[in-house]
Amino acid sequence: MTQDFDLKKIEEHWVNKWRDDEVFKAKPDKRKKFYLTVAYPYPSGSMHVGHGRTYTVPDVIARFKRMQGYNVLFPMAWHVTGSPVLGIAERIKKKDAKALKLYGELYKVPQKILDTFTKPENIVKYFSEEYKKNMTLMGYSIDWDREFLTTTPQYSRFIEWQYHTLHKKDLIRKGEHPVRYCPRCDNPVGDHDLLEGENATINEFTIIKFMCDDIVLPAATLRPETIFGVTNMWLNSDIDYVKTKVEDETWLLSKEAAEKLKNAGKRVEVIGVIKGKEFIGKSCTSPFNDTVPILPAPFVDPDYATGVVMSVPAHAPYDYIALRDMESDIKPISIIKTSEGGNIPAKDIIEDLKIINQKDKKLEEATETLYRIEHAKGVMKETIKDYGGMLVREVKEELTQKLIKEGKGTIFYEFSQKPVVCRCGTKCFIKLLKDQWFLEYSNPDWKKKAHQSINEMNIIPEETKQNFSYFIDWLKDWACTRRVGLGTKLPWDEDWLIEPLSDSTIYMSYYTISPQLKDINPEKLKPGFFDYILLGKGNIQDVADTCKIDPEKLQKIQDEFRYWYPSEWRLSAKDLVGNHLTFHVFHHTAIFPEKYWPKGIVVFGMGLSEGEKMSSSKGNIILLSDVIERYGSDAVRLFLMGNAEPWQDFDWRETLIKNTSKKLKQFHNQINYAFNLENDISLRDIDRWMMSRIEESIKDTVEALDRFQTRKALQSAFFNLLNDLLWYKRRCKPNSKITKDLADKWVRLMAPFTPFICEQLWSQIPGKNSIVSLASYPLPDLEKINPVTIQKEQTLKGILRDIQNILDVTCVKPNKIHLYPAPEWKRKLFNLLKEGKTINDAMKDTQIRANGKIAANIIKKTIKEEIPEIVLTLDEEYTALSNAKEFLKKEFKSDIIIHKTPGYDPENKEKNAKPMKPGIYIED
RNA sequence: GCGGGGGUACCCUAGCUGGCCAAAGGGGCAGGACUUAAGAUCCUGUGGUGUAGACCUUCGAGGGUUCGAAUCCCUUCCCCCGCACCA
Repeated sequence: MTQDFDLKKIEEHWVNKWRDDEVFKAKPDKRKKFYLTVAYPYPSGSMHVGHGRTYTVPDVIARFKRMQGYNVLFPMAWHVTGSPVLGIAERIKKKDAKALKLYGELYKVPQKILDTFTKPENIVKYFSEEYKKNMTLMGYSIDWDREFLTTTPQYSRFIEWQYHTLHKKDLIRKGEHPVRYCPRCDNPVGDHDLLEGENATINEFTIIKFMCDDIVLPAATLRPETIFGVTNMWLNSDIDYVKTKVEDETWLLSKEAAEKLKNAGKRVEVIGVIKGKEFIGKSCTSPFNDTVPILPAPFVDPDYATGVVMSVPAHAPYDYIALRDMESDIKPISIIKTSEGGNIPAKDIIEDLKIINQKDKKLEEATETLYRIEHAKGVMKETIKDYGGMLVREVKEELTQKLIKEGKGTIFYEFSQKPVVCRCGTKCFIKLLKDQWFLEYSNPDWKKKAHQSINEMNIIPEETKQNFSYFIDWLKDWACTRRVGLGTKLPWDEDWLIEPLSDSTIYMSYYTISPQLKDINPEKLKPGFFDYILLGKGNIQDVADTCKIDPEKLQKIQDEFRYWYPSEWRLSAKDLVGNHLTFHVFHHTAIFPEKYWPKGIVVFGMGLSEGEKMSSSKGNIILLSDVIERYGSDAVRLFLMGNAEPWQDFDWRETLIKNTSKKLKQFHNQINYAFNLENDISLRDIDRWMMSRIEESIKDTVEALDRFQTRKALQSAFFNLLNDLLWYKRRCKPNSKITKDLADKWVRLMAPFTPFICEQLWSQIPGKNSIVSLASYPLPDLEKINPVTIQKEQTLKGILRDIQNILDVTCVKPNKIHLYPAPEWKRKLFNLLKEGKTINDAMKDTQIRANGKIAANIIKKTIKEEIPEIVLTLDEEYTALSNAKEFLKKEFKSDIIIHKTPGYDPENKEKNAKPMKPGIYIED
């Protein structure tokens, strides 16, 4: 056994060894299988410690299960479909300073390679290699034979098959859909493509058509139900409006609005300019035949919705105060009641907030609050025709539908915040994409199956189940195609690409067959192939004929799928619960029979750095490659697994990780010590205690790992055992039989967490010729857990604390320490109390009755729950103390006198004694 | 707003099917042992008081249930995450 501790060399050696011996290759065999997958990375940047955690957790579990004798499949692939890299390439091409800084400095891409990043393919290629390198360095036990890119032709065939299947089941339909759109890039833009306005959402306004002679005044509102309380119309008298032909009608619109309507896909033609002024004093008629005057309103923003606003002073604070400021005699018409009371809600809230005039900033708050209350709790007043008594929420929905149906209204999309600016610097607008394909997640039958799947599934942490349930109900139809990006073409409509979240729903099944497909010409992978392999449909010979694939090979592929599927666990970060993971459930229920539905999901927390969220904009990203270099993979793994449970957010702290390195070295030293020790001590109580603790730790570790509790597992597998060993060494001259047993088990116990150092240590234990990654994981030997021994040791620790406490308070230097273990009757009393016996019951015992007064006192002070499981007998406690006499002597540098029967006791300390808490008298 | 998760000592966190909880573990800090010294390692302490192993006050705030609450109930304040067509 060598003492060297060259982590770099050790890690390099074992990475090579594992690879050369093909240790992690997963092939079907007679063993029970265990399949876990984790979301494949989108390699558009360098791997940071957050990713490190995400992929270390499944590796620890994979290693644990493998050592338990399971045939483990842990695969990895690269998600390269989508559009973000296109944007990145574009920015690099334009020498965008931010992008260059991010990739050059933060992600440390060498300049030479950075220069090639003008092509998106080069970006994903570089970073997927980067990821793979780091994953290998981290010691992940991945079967790399199954690796693929989502642009791999065979994979595309698989996606096509999936979409064919869904299409056939009528779960995909055509529709239209509003998106943020950049006119210059000619593309929809996502959050990360934005320079400004990331938080802007798309609001759905209802346009209500008021008629003024033959011109439509399209009033845009978020609250169509207030149409019944409209008292007047607002037009900005200071601006020019445009007379516009919209489809077959003539509308009055602000210039901006006309443009937006055109973008939204309406046929729009401007035919003239009209000043707002010209309409002032006229009146117009609502779809419900109410005629109201048109009033001037300089506050109407032409760039907000249509520039035409209906006024509902009873429910809109802006309208109320505008009318008041102009001293109009128009009376508000209240149409909604809430429990809050008040007749004119807008007036009430204005008075509550002490709003003085239209300029007041608090108006916004007032509007929002009132909107919220009325939307949540409002009911239409009984006097309203057709809608009286209905909830505002419902009326809104129904009324809009009705107006649209009757041609008296339409929908208008507007950003909730402005401006919204694309990374290229261009102002975005909302475009209505037509002919878009949707996955019909709104389908009630589909939702039902998804719910069923979730209900039957193991989900960690358990609370997330509710989350899933919520998302399943909340999910509407999902636009599953894009015009641009990398990806698979929609097979029946090749102008569209399948969107990246939609092509990643059942790919876990692809891993099971991926290596087999590598040498098959993708042309041959017709839908019938996947039907046969994954669904067992069709006749093998027919499939072999149409696809021109050897039937034997087909059978082998199908067997392999059937061996591995379904996955025991799917792991992913919590921000994907609402989309990816839920899609994953949806698609499995649609495509596969129930026996192939996923069996479990684990949801991860996020990564922080020194207490702050890691983000490229903050620049506080900790690269995995950097910390591997600095501390070594084992230390990084140990830290990531021990800092928090997987579903909690973890915090990367430099001071803590430094300490982890120390701990690792300590582990190394202790193991060395433990199995190099040689002596011939026969088994003592203290050895049995150490043995018990080893087995307890194993038990706790296995239980925790079965629940993905890596932190808890490490608590027992590492910290508890370490502390116990230290205590053992302090307490006695360790028994080498025990320490060797400990070393042997401890190394295996820790192997899933810190595989490199464990391999190294394992290889140095005489007689171990296999590698620890394939050794058996310790099973707890419950027989060896001896509760009495544990209780004895706990008693001793208690005494140690008590003596220390007394010494601290009294500041005496002990010369003699007397210990008085409690007499047998007190133990009897404890046992009776533990059984729930009353005072009367206890007093039936003659011994106890003889000490009635003290006994009653003890009964009063002692609560059943405080009594430990095991109450030592006087003999047991006396032996324990006697055995520890030399130890106590050494600890306190004092004589120790143990009184089994009453003897020298000048301060009558004996009476204080309780079972496992002897009386103590200290002489100086 | 809706949905989910949280607020525990100097810091991070465990506990939260009520009583062995002044509250595990880790970090930091302080003291001690070892050492020529430093480092490493080990031990002790780390809410307050106390010349005897105790007592008092604490688990965001307020109230309640109970013989007893960090744990259960109500109210309230604060923090984090998601709310979409994007990975």
